[in-house]
Amino acid sequence: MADNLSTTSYALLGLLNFDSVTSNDGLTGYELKQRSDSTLRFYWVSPAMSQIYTELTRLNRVGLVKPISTRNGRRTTRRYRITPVGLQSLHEWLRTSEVDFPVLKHPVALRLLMGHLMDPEEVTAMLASYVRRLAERRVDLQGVRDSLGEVEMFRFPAMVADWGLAYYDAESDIVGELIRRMGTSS
Amino acid sequence: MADNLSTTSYALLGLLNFDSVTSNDGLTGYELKQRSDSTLRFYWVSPAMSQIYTELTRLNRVGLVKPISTRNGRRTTRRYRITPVGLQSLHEWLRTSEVDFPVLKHPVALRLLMGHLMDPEEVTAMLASYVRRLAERRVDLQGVRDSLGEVEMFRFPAMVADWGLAYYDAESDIVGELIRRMGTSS
DNA sequence: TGTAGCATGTAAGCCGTTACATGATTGA
DNA sequence: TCAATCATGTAACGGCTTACATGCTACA
Repeated sequence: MADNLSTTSYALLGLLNFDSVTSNDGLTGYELKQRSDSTLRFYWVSPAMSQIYTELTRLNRVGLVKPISTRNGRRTTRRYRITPVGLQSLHEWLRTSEVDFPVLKHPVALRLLMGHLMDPEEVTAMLASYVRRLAERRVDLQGVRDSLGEVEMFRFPAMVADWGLAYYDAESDIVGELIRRMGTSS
Repeated sequence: MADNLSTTSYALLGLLNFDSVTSNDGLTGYELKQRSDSTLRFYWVSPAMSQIYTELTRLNRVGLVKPISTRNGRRTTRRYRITPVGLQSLHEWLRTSEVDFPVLKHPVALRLLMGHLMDPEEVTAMLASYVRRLAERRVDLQGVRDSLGEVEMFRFPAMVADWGLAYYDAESDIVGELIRRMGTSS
Protein backbone atom coordinates (compact mmCIF):
# COMPACT_ATOMS: atom_id res chain seq x y z
CA MET A 1 0.00 0.00 0.00
CA ALA A 2 0.83 3.68 0.03
CA ASP A 3 1.68 2.90 -3.58
CA ASN A 4 2.68 5.79 -5.75
CA LEU A 5 0.99 4.90 -8.98
CA SER A 6 0.43 7.02 -12.06
CA THR A 7 -3.05 7.87 -13.29
CA THR A 8 -2.47 5.50 -16.18
CA SER A 9 -2.01 2.66 -13.68
CA TYR A 10 -5.39 3.45 -12.16
CA ALA A 11 -6.95 3.70 -15.60
CA LEU A 12 -5.74 0.15 -16.35
CA LEU A 13 -6.93 -0.97 -12.95
CA GLY A 14 -10.32 0.51 -13.87
CA LEU A 15 -10.43 -1.56 -17.05
CA LEU A 16 -9.54 -4.68 -15.07
CA ASN A 17 -12.29 -3.85 -12.62
CA PHE A 18 -14.83 -3.72 -15.44
CA ASP A 19 -13.65 -7.12 -16.53
CA SER A 20 -14.13 -8.42 -13.00
CA VAL A 21 -17.80 -7.38 -12.91
CA THR A 22 -18.54 -8.69 -16.39
CA SER A 23 -16.82 -11.79 -17.74
CA ASN A 24 -14.19 -12.05 -15.01
CA ASP A 25 -11.93 -14.05 -17.33
CA GLY A 26 -9.03 -11.75 -16.61
CA LEU A 27 -7.26 -9.81 -19.34
CA THR A 28 -3.92 -10.29 -21.04
CA GLY A 29 -1.68 -7.30 -21.67
CA TYR A 30 -2.62 -7.58 -25.29
CA GLU A 31 -6.35 -7.46 -24.57
CA LEU A 32 -5.85 -4.55 -22.22
CA LYS A 33 -4.18 -2.70 -25.06
CA GLN A 34 -7.20 -3.35 -27.28
CA ARG A 35 -9.59 -2.04 -24.65
CA SER A 36 -7.43 1.02 -24.16
CA ASP A 37 -7.43 1.68 -27.88
CA SER A 38 -11.19 1.41 -28.13
CA THR A 39 -12.21 3.36 -25.03
CA LEU A 40 -9.47 4.96 -22.95
CA ARG A 41 -7.96 6.87 -25.85
CA PHE A 42 -10.98 9.15 -26.12
CA TYR A 43 -10.41 10.84 -22.78
CA TRP A 44 -7.04 9.68 -21.57
CA VAL A 45 -4.19 8.11 -23.52
CA SER A 46 -3.83 4.64 -24.87
CA PRO A 47 -0.47 3.50 -23.50
CA ALA A 48 2.02 1.64 -25.67
CA MET A 49 2.06 -2.16 -25.33
CA SER A 50 5.42 -2.06 -23.62
CA GLN A 51 4.05 0.42 -21.11
CA ILE A 52 1.10 -1.84 -20.35
CA TYR A 53 3.37 -4.81 -19.65
CA THR A 54 5.53 -2.62 -17.46
CA GLU A 55 2.49 -1.40 -15.52
CA LEU A 56 1.12 -4.91 -15.09
CA THR A 57 4.46 -6.06 -13.68
CA ARG A 58 4.45 -3.15 -11.27
CA LEU A 59 0.81 -3.61 -10.25
CA ASN A 60 1.51 -7.28 -9.63
CA ARG A 61 4.56 -6.45 -7.53
CA VAL A 62 2.44 -4.32 -5.19
CA GLY A 63 -0.40 -6.86 -5.15
CA LEU A 64 -3.09 -4.88 -6.94
CA VAL A 65 -3.46 -7.41 -9.75
CA LYS A 66 -2.84 -11.12 -9.94
CA PRO A 67 -1.93 -13.08 -13.06
CA ILE A 68 -2.98 -16.59 -13.87
CA SER A 69 -0.25 -18.05 -16.00
CA THR A 70 -0.70 -20.74 -18.59
CA ARG A 71 2.13 -22.41 -20.44
CA ASN A 72 2.08 -22.31 -24.22
CA GLY A 73 5.04 -24.27 -25.50
CA ARG A 74 8.06 -22.32 -24.30
CA ARG A 75 5.99 -19.25 -23.68
CA THR A 76 3.79 -18.08 -20.80
CA THR A 77 0.46 -16.30 -21.23
CA ARG A 78 -0.74 -14.27 -18.27
CA ARG A 79 -4.34 -13.28 -17.65
CA TYR A 80 -4.57 -10.54 -15.05
CA ARG A 81 -7.37 -9.94 -12.58
CA ILE A 82 -7.74 -7.08 -10.12
CA THR A 83 -7.32 -8.22 -6.50
CA PRO A 84 -9.46 -7.14 -3.50
CA VAL A 85 -6.54 -4.93 -2.46
CA GLY A 86 -6.48 -3.51 -5.98
CA LEU A 87 -10.17 -2.65 -5.83
CA GLN A 88 -9.65 -1.05 -2.43
CA SER A 89 -6.75 0.95 -3.82
CA LEU A 90 -8.89 2.13 -6.72
CA HIS A 91 -11.61 3.25 -4.30
CA GLU A 92 -9.04 5.03 -2.20
CA TRP A 93 -7.63 6.81 -5.24
CA LEU A 94 -11.09 7.96 -6.35
CA ARG A 95 -11.93 9.21 -2.86
CA THR A 96 -8.72 10.96 -1.89
CA SER A 97 -6.58 12.01 -4.82
CA GLU A 98 -6.77 15.45 -6.33
CA VAL A 99 -8.78 15.78 -9.54
CA ASP A 100 -6.51 17.63 -11.96
CA PHE A 101 -7.92 19.97 -14.54
CA PRO A 102 -7.85 18.39 -18.01
CA VAL A 103 -4.78 18.92 -20.15
CA LEU A 104 -5.28 19.43 -23.85
CA LYS A 105 -2.51 19.07 -26.41
CA HIS A 106 -4.08 20.61 -29.45
CA PRO A 107 -1.72 20.84 -32.44
CA VAL A 108 -4.46 22.31 -34.64
CA ALA A 109 -5.10 25.22 -32.26
CA LEU A 110 -1.37 25.69 -31.78
CA ARG A 111 -0.86 26.01 -35.52
CA LEU A 112 -3.86 28.25 -35.97
CA LEU A 113 -2.21 30.62 -33.50
CA MET A 114 0.54 31.04 -36.06
CA GLY A 115 -1.89 31.35 -38.95
CA HIS A 116 -0.18 34.54 -40.11
CA LEU A 117 2.82 32.39 -41.10
CA MET A 118 0.67 30.19 -43.38
CA ASP A 119 -1.30 30.76 -46.55
CA PRO A 120 -4.99 31.37 -45.78
CA GLU A 121 -5.91 28.37 -47.97
CA GLU A 122 -3.52 26.21 -45.97
CA VAL A 123 -5.16 27.31 -42.75
CA THR A 124 -8.62 26.56 -44.10
CA ALA A 125 -7.47 23.19 -45.42
CA MET A 126 -5.98 22.30 -42.04
CA LEU A 127 -9.24 23.14 -40.27
CA ALA A 128 -11.31 21.24 -42.83
CA SER A 129 -9.06 18.20 -42.46
CA TYR A 130 -9.50 18.38 -38.70
CA VAL A 131 -13.30 18.42 -39.08
CA ARG A 132 -13.10 15.29 -41.22
CA ARG A 133 -10.96 13.50 -38.65
CA LEU A 134 -13.39 14.54 -35.91
CA ALA A 135 -16.16 12.88 -37.92
CA GLU A 136 -14.10 9.67 -38.17
CA ARG A 137 -13.47 9.65 -34.45
CA ARG A 138 -17.11 10.27 -33.81
CA VAL A 139 -18.03 7.17 -35.80
CA ASP A 140 -15.63 5.08 -33.70
CA LEU A 141 -16.97 6.50 -30.47
CA GLN A 142 -20.56 5.99 -31.59
CA GLY A 143 -19.67 2.34 -32.08
CA VAL A 144 -18.45 2.16 -28.50
CA ARG A 145 -21.58 3.95 -27.31
CA ASP A 146 -23.87 1.56 -29.18
CA SER A 147 -22.14 -1.44 -27.66
CA LEU A 148 -22.88 -0.12 -24.17
CA GLY A 149 -26.65 0.06 -24.63
CA GLU A 150 -28.82 1.35 -21.81
CA VAL A 151 -28.09 -1.25 -19.15
CA GLU A 152 -27.42 -0.07 -15.61
CA MET A 153 -24.05 -1.80 -15.50
CA PHE A 154 -22.68 0.48 -18.21
CA ARG A 155 -24.41 3.62 -17.06
CA PHE A 156 -21.17 5.51 -16.40
CA PRO A 157 -19.21 4.40 -19.45
CA ALA A 158 -22.31 5.40 -21.45
CA MET A 159 -22.30 8.85 -19.83
CA VAL A 160 -18.63 9.28 -20.70
CA ALA A 161 -19.23 8.17 -24.28
CA ASP A 162 -22.17 10.59 -24.63
CA TRP A 163 -19.94 13.32 -23.25
CA GLY A 164 -17.35 12.52 -25.91
CA LEU A 165 -19.93 12.51 -28.70
CA ALA A 166 -21.31 15.89 -27.59
CA TYR A 167 -17.74 17.19 -27.39
CA TYR A 168 -16.98 16.11 -30.95
CA ASP A 169 -20.19 17.73 -32.16
CA ALA A 170 -19.38 20.99 -30.40
CA GLU A 171 -15.81 20.98 -31.67
CA SER A 172 -17.07 20.39 -35.21
CA ASP A 173 -19.47 23.32 -34.96
CA ILE A 174 -16.83 25.63 -33.53
CA VAL A 175 -14.26 24.77 -36.19
CA GLY A 176 -16.93 25.07 -38.90
CA GLU A 177 -17.51 28.61 -37.68
CA LEU A 178 -13.76 29.31 -37.77
CA ILE A 179 -13.65 28.10 -41.37
CA ARG A 180 -16.45 30.53 -42.24
CA ARG A 181 -14.48 33.24 -40.51
CA MET A 182 -11.43 32.40 -42.64
CA GLY A 183 -13.59 32.86 -45.74
CA THR A 184 -14.40 36.45 -44.86
CA SER A 185 -11.63 39.07 -45.06
CA SER A 186 -8.87 36.65 -45.96
CA MET B 1 19.11 22.48 -39.82
CA ALA B 2 17.16 19.27 -40.15
CA ASP B 3 16.72 19.88 -36.45
CA ASN B 4 14.62 17.40 -34.57
CA LEU B 5 12.68 19.65 -32.28
CA SER B 6 9.67 18.89 -30.14
CA THR B 7 6.35 20.62 -30.68
CA THR B 8 6.97 22.51 -27.45
CA SER B 9 10.12 23.99 -29.01
CA TYR B 10 8.10 25.29 -31.92
CA ALA B 11 5.45 26.61 -29.57
CA LEU B 12 8.11 28.66 -27.78
CA LEU B 13 9.52 29.75 -31.13
CA GLY B 14 6.00 30.90 -32.00
CA LEU B 15 5.85 33.03 -28.86
CA LEU B 16 9.23 34.55 -29.70
CA ASN B 17 8.00 35.27 -33.21
CA PHE B 18 5.06 37.21 -31.80
CA ASP B 19 7.48 39.23 -29.73
CA SER B 20 9.51 39.94 -32.85
CA VAL B 21 6.53 41.46 -34.68
CA THR B 22 5.38 43.48 -31.67
CA SER B 23 7.83 44.96 -29.19
CA ASN B 24 10.88 43.07 -30.44
CA ASP B 25 12.57 43.53 -27.09
CA GLY B 26 13.33 39.83 -26.90
CA LEU B 27 12.10 37.68 -24.04
CA THR B 28 13.82 36.19 -21.03
CA GLY B 29 13.12 32.60 -20.05
CA TYR B 30 11.13 33.97 -17.16
CA GLU B 31 8.95 36.12 -19.41
CA LEU B 32 8.46 33.23 -21.80
CA LYS B 33 7.14 31.21 -18.88
CA GLN B 34 4.65 33.96 -18.08
CA ARG B 35 3.42 34.08 -21.67
CA SER B 36 3.12 30.30 -21.71
CA ASP B 37 1.10 30.38 -18.52
CA SER B 38 -1.26 33.01 -19.86
CA THR B 39 -1.81 31.71 -23.38
CA LEU B 40 -0.14 28.43 -24.33
CA ARG B 41 -1.63 26.50 -21.43
CA PHE B 42 -5.14 26.71 -22.89
CA TYR B 43 -4.38 24.51 -25.88
CA TRP B 44 -0.95 23.08 -25.31
CA VAL B 45 1.04 22.76 -22.12
CA SER B 46 2.87 25.38 -20.16
CA PRO B 47 6.35 23.90 -19.74
CA ALA B 48 8.20 24.08 -16.44
CA MET B 49 10.76 26.88 -16.07
CA SER B 50 13.61 24.42 -16.20
CA GLN B 51 12.23 23.03 -19.44
CA ILE B 52 12.07 26.48 -20.98
CA TYR B 53 15.70 27.19 -20.12
CA THR B 54 16.69 23.82 -21.54
CA GLU B 55 14.78 24.52 -24.77
CA LEU B 56 16.29 27.99 -25.10
CA THR B 57 19.78 26.54 -24.76
CA ARG B 58 18.99 23.95 -27.40
CA LEU B 59 17.37 26.45 -29.78
CA ASN B 60 20.37 28.71 -29.39
CA ARG B 61 22.74 25.82 -30.10
CA VAL B 62 21.05 25.18 -33.45
CA GLY B 63 20.82 28.88 -34.24
CA LEU B 64 17.05 29.36 -34.14
CA VAL B 65 17.18 31.94 -31.37
CA LYS B 66 19.84 34.41 -30.29
CA PRO B 67 20.29 35.80 -26.80
CA ILE B 68 21.47 39.26 -25.89
CA SER B 69 23.22 39.00 -22.57
CA THR B 70 23.47 41.72 -19.99
CA ARG B 71 25.53 41.50 -16.81
CA ASN B 72 23.78 42.04 -13.50
CA GLY B 73 26.37 41.84 -10.77
CA ARG B 74 27.67 38.30 -10.93
CA ARG B 75 24.71 37.17 -12.90
CA THR B 76 23.78 37.23 -16.60
CA THR B 77 20.31 38.01 -17.95
CA ARG B 78 19.55 36.77 -21.44
CA ARG B 79 16.87 38.20 -23.71
CA TYR B 80 16.14 35.85 -26.59
CA ARG B 81 15.01 36.78 -30.09
CA ILE B 82 14.05 34.46 -32.91
CA THR B 83 16.60 34.49 -35.76
CA PRO B 84 15.82 34.56 -39.52
CA VAL B 85 16.78 30.87 -39.57
CA GLY B 86 14.42 30.31 -36.67
CA LEU B 87 11.55 31.94 -38.54
CA GLN B 88 12.35 29.87 -41.60
CA SER B 89 12.38 26.73 -39.47
CA LEU B 90 8.99 27.63 -38.01
CA HIS B 91 7.56 28.12 -41.52
CA GLU B 92 9.04 24.80 -42.58
CA TRP B 93 7.52 23.05 -39.59
CA LEU B 94 4.08 24.51 -40.27
CA ARG B 95 4.26 23.55 -43.94
CA THR B 96 5.67 20.04 -43.72
CA SER B 97 5.14 18.35 -40.37
CA GLU B 98 2.20 16.09 -39.69
CA VAL B 99 -0.71 17.61 -37.77
CA ASP B 100 -1.45 15.15 -34.96
CA PHE B 101 -4.96 14.67 -33.66
CA PRO B 102 -5.41 16.41 -30.27
CA VAL B 103 -4.69 14.43 -27.14
CA LEU B 104 -6.93 14.95 -24.16
CA LYS B 105 -5.99 13.90 -20.65
CA HIS B 106 -9.28 14.24 -18.88
CA PRO B 107 -9.18 13.08 -15.25
CA VAL B 108 -12.83 14.03 -14.70
CA ALA B 109 -14.05 11.83 -17.56
CA LEU B 110 -11.72 9.04 -16.44
CA ARG B 111 -13.20 9.10 -12.95
CA LEU B 112 -16.76 9.36 -14.22
CA LEU B 113 -16.10 6.12 -16.07
CA MET B 114 -15.68 4.50 -12.68
CA GLY B 115 -18.69 6.26 -11.20
CA HIS B 116 -20.09 2.96 -9.95
CA LEU B 117 -17.21 2.91 -7.43
CA MET B 118 -18.22 6.28 -6.00
CA ASP B 119 -21.23 7.62 -4.12
CA PRO B 120 -23.65 9.33 -6.50
CA GLU B 121 -23.30 12.55 -4.47
CA GLU B 122 -19.54 12.37 -4.87
CA VAL B 123 -19.90 12.03 -8.62
CA THR B 124 -22.26 14.98 -8.78
CA ALA B 125 -19.96 17.05 -6.57
CA MET B 126 -16.99 16.22 -8.78
CA LEU B 127 -18.87 17.33 -11.89
CA ALA B 128 -20.12 20.50 -10.20
CA SER B 129 -16.60 21.33 -9.08
CA TYR B 130 -15.37 20.86 -12.63
CA VAL B 131 -18.03 23.26 -13.93
CA ARG B 132 -16.84 25.87 -11.43
CA ARG B 133 -13.25 25.46 -12.51
CA LEU B 134 -14.28 25.74 -16.13
CA ALA B 135 -15.90 29.08 -15.29
CA GLU B 136 -12.67 30.27 -13.65
CA ARG B 137 -10.65 29.27 -16.67
CA ARG B 138 -13.11 30.99 -18.90
CA VAL B 139 -12.62 34.23 -17.03
CA ASP B 140 -8.85 33.96 -17.50
CA LEU B 141 -9.20 33.22 -21.18
CA GLN B 142 -11.71 36.04 -21.64
CA GLY B 143 -9.04 38.33 -20.21
CA VAL B 144 -6.60 37.12 -22.83
CA ARG B 145 -9.24 37.55 -25.53
CA ASP B 146 -10.03 41.09 -24.45
CA SER B 147 -6.36 42.03 -24.55
CA LEU B 148 -6.16 40.93 -28.20
CA GLY B 149 -8.91 43.25 -29.44
CA GLU B 150 -9.90 43.19 -33.10
CA VAL B 151 -6.64 44.27 -34.68
CA GLU B 152 -5.45 42.38 -37.75
CA MET B 153 -2.12 41.55 -36.11
CA PHE B 154 -3.85 39.42 -33.48
CA ARG B 155 -6.44 37.91 -35.77
CA PHE B 156 -5.24 34.33 -35.30
CA PRO B 157 -4.61 34.44 -31.56
CA ALA B 158 -8.10 35.92 -31.28
CA MET B 159 -9.56 33.05 -33.28
CA VAL B 160 -7.83 30.55 -31.01
CA ALA B 161 -9.08 32.37 -27.92
CA ASP B 162 -12.64 32.43 -29.27
CA TRP B 163 -12.31 28.72 -29.98
CA GLY B 164 -11.28 28.14 -26.39
CA LEU B 165 -14.16 30.20 -25.02
CA ALA B 166 -16.68 28.34 -27.16
CA TYR B 167 -15.13 25.06 -26.01
CA TYR B 168 -15.47 25.98 -22.34
CA ASP B 169 -19.09 26.98 -22.92
CA ALA B 170 -19.86 23.70 -24.67
CA GLU B 171 -18.06 21.66 -22.01
CA SER B 172 -20.04 23.48 -19.32
CA ASP B 173 -23.34 22.72 -21.05
CA ILE B 174 -22.45 19.07 -21.55
CA VAL B 175 -21.40 18.55 -17.94
CA GLY B 176 -24.47 20.44 -16.74
CA GLU B 177 -26.55 17.93 -18.65
CA LEU B 178 -24.60 15.06 -17.07
CA ILE B 179 -25.32 16.51 -13.63
CA ARG B 180 -29.04 16.56 -14.45
CA ARG B 181 -28.71 12.96 -15.57
CA MET B 182 -27.12 12.06 -12.24
CA GLY B 183 -30.14 13.57 -10.49
CA THR B 184 -32.54 11.19 -12.18
CA SER B 185 -32.50 7.51 -11.19
CA SER B 186 -29.57 7.85 -8.77
C1' DT C 1 15.33 43.52 7.21
C1' DG C 2 12.86 40.46 5.01
C1' DT C 3 9.89 38.94 1.44
C1' DA C 4 7.94 38.92 -3.14
C1' DG C 5 8.94 39.00 -7.73
C1' DC C 6 12.50 38.79 -11.37
C1' DA C 7 15.92 35.65 -13.10
C1' DT C 8 18.90 31.41 -14.18
C1' DG C 9 20.26 27.14 -13.96
C1' DT C 10 21.56 21.69 -12.55
C1' DA C 11 20.31 16.92 -11.01
C1' DA C 12 17.49 13.07 -10.34
C1' DG C 13 14.11 10.61 -11.87
C1' DC C 14 9.35 9.28 -13.86
C1' DC C 15 6.46 8.35 -17.62
C1' DG C 16 6.08 6.97 -21.88
C1' DT C 17 7.64 6.15 -26.67
C1' DT C 18 10.02 3.65 -30.55
C1' DA C 19 12.84 0.02 -31.93
C1' DC C 20 14.07 -4.44 -31.39
C1' DA C 21 13.55 -9.48 -30.39
C1' DT C 22 10.85 -13.59 -30.03
C1' DG C 23 7.29 -17.15 -30.16
C1' DA C 24 2.31 -19.48 -30.80
C1' DT C 25 -1.99 -20.08 -33.38
C1' DT C 26 -5.19 -19.77 -37.08
C1' DG C 27 -6.73 -19.70 -41.52
C1' DA C 28 -6.19 -18.53 -46.62
C1' DT D 1 3.55 -22.13 -46.25
C1' DC D 2 3.00 -17.64 -45.37
C1' DA D 3 0.69 -13.83 -43.35
C1' DA D 4 -2.12 -12.02 -39.81
C1' DT D 5 -3.16 -11.93 -35.24
C1' DC D 6 -2.36 -13.11 -30.59
C1' DA D 7 1.16 -12.53 -27.14
C1' DT D 8 5.30 -11.04 -24.20
C1' DG D 9 9.01 -8.68 -23.17
C1' DT D 10 13.88 -5.63 -23.10
C1' DA D 11 16.78 -1.53 -24.34
C1' DA D 12 17.58 3.03 -25.40
C1' DC D 13 16.18 7.29 -25.02
C1' DG D 14 13.27 11.75 -25.11
C1' DG D 15 10.48 15.00 -22.79
C1' DC D 16 9.14 16.82 -18.90
C1' DT D 17 8.59 17.42 -13.85
C1' DT D 18 10.10 18.26 -9.07
C1' DA D 19 13.56 19.44 -6.04
C1' DC D 20 17.38 21.93 -5.26
C1' DA D 21 20.65 25.91 -5.53
C1' DT D 22 21.62 30.71 -6.23
C1' DG D 23 21.47 35.74 -6.88
C1' DC D 24 19.39 40.57 -7.89
C1' DT D 25 15.85 44.36 -7.15
C1' DA D 26 12.19 46.90 -5.17
C1' DC D 27 9.46 47.98 -1.59
C1' DA D 28 6.92 47.60 2.80
